Parts: sequence; structure tokens; C-alpha cells
Amino acid sequence: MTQIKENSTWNFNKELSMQACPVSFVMNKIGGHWKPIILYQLMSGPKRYSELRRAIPGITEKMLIQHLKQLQADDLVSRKAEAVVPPYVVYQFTTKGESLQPVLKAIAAWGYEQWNAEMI
Amino acid sequence: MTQIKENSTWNFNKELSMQACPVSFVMNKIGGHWKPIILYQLMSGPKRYSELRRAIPGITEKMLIQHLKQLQADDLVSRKAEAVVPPYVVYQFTTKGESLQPVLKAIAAWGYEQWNAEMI
DNA sequence: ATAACTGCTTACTTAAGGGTAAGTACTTGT
DNA sequence: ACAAGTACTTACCCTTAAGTAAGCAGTTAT
Repeated sequence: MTQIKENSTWNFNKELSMQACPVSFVMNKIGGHWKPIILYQLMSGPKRYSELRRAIPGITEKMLIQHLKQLQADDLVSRKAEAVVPPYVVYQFTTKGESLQPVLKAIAAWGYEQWNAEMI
Repeated sequence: MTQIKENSTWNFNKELSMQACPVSFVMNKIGGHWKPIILYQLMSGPKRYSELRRAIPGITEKMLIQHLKQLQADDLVSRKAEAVVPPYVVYQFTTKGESLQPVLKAIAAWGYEQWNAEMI
């Protein structure tokens, strides 16, 4: 995947923030460019890899798989594969991921509000 | 501040996501490395520039002022300056920023839960 | 006189994240 | 025979975000 330099100031600050600020801790798990979008897609139920790819315009396969892997590593999303040809792989929330849903919904709700407010 | 190339794929995708996904829209306003931490600090009340600097270990003045400006541009935080010497500048939530607080609290609450869960 | 405080600004460098484009293995449809 | 579908992997390059380090203007404290 992507190598991270262990001794960089950036990395040090990241660790510091994650330990000092709960909001920052969460952002590190669900923030970034693609993770919010992937999570949003999964909120409407389990999805196949190719379904996600088609549902998210502009995402590359590299980004999709990379973030799915990170979400798995953080135990927010699980992968279920059936050993058939063509392969059938489904991604869905874990129990921990499910517990995030109210938070994601609160975020989305605020987002919608702001959209509507900007329309007026 | 920082120049953004208009025609980059990254920028195009960013716009796309912000229009297609409410979660992504919100993340663009409150995500990143420093914004969550700054917002978290402001949740406990208005703060001076130097208070924020001291409260956030590791942040540079450049990052602090840059993100405060972005938060102002997004109308989440307001700046109040008194024309005295030494200068007295206070940052606090706007009305819009206040409306974000329940969301930030929900995020922080989930973060605390996960911390505790990891401790067991 | 000089250090320290206030709230910034600027130019330069580095590192992380993302994009491009190709390839893999195996099968069904035409 | 060849394209198209499945779910990935890999190598290389470019853009953005962040870090480093300095400076400014005006005042009080030592």
C-alpha cells in the first residue's frame, strides 16, 4: 500500500492528535476523500465491489480497494467472498461499523440542512 | 494561502463528491488534520489566538491561522478583534457553527466509546 | 537595551494522498 | 478467437497538505 515515514513530524502530530482529541480520532477513521463516500454507499446495505465502483463516479479501483482495506483494518467494514467464478465479493458494516451509522446520519443530516440553507 | 489547480482531477472529484455525498460535503468543511482539533477546542467556549496555539500542541502558527481562515470563510467561526496593544483577538462559533456542535458531540462520543472499548 | 508578548505573513521544502495506466486469472457470451 | 465481466495488484508520477523558519509592528517588563 502506501509507506508512511515513522519519524516524520506529520506522523508524530497525527498520533498526538488521535490521543488528545476524540473528534480527530474519529476523523482519522472515517475522514479523507473517499471513505465518507464509501461509508455513505454502504449505509443503504451490503454492496458488491463492482456495485461500489459503479455507484461512486470518479473513484479508481486503486482508491476503492485501498480504502476498503483500511476500513477492514479498522474493523468498520467486513468482506465476504464466495469462491465462485466470476468472483462474488460483498462489503458490509461490521457491528462496530453499525454503531457508526447514527453518527454518519447526523453528519449527513447537517449536510443536507446546509445545502438547503444555501439554496435560499 | 494555498493555490489550487483548477483543472486537476483531484479538484474535479472533490466538487463531484461534495455535490453527490452529504457526508463528504461535511468532511470537506470540518475534516483534515487540524480543523477537528480547533473545533473541539472552541466547543468549550471562545478562545484567543494564543490560547488556541497553546492548547493545541504541535500546531504551527501557519496551520492555525490557515484553518481559522477557512473556518471563517465557511462561516463556522467568527473573529472578533479589539484594537488594543497587545492585540486581543477572539475566535468563536457562529450561529452556523453552533448548529454543528451536536454533530461534533456525536462524533466525540463515538470516539470515546471506541477508546474505552479498546482499553478492555 | 533587550527580551517577550500580541497576531499574524511569507518563502521554501518535504511528505502523504491521490491519479494513470497497465496487468493478472478465470469464465461466459458472441 | 476475442471481448467483457469478476476482483483485485503494481509501478510510477503529480498535486495538495503540512512542516520549517524567518520576519513585522507595537508595547510592556526586566
